[in-house]
Amino acid sequence: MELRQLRYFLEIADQGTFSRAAEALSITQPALTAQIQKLASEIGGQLFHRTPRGIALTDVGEVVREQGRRAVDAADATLRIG
Amino acid sequence: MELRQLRYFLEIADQGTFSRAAEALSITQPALTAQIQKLASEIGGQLFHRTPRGIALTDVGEVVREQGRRAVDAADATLRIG
DNA sequence: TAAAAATACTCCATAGGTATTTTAT
DNA sequence: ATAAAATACCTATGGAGTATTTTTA
Repeated sequence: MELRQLRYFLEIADQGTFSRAAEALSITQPALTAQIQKLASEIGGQLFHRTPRGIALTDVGEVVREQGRRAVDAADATLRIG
Repeated sequence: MELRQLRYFLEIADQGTFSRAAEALSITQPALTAQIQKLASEIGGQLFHRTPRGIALTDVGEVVREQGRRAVDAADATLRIG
């Protein structure tokens, strides 16, 4: 697992669609899909389920959102040390 | 900044030398040096200084060790959700 | 049925390896 | 003097792009 994947995941959770998150992150939707598939595979559970107008978080996804936010915040705090 | 770099940094801090950390991480010493140089560059300060038998943490390095540990622990907790 | 995600590739940036030089006491 | 880190260069893995197909209510 890498911070990039957690940052991407959190953006999708915020935006509600992969397409909008990809735009906000300045990457393409397939590149974003690939990273999230790796993340879901490492965690060992689906993070989203598809809806006709985007995605919704699974129960696992909701917990990953909370805990992943802690990891990203701690990393950002580390960056601010220097 | 990526978790890989924080994990590498923490291993060096534990082992006391790049060489031993590289062995523990199953990568080469130059590959490890390269990642730590990127991390130090992003944080904007030196993390170690050289000694005749390895390295020692700078003051910045000590703080990065504490805060970086929090980020890695939070990431590991995220992995355990699934 | 239409907007959004998933696939199937291709490319290139960068993580990692090998060989060697430099450093610090 | 010597063990360990830094540098220089090369290789290869995987992150990201383009084009297209599939999915879901």
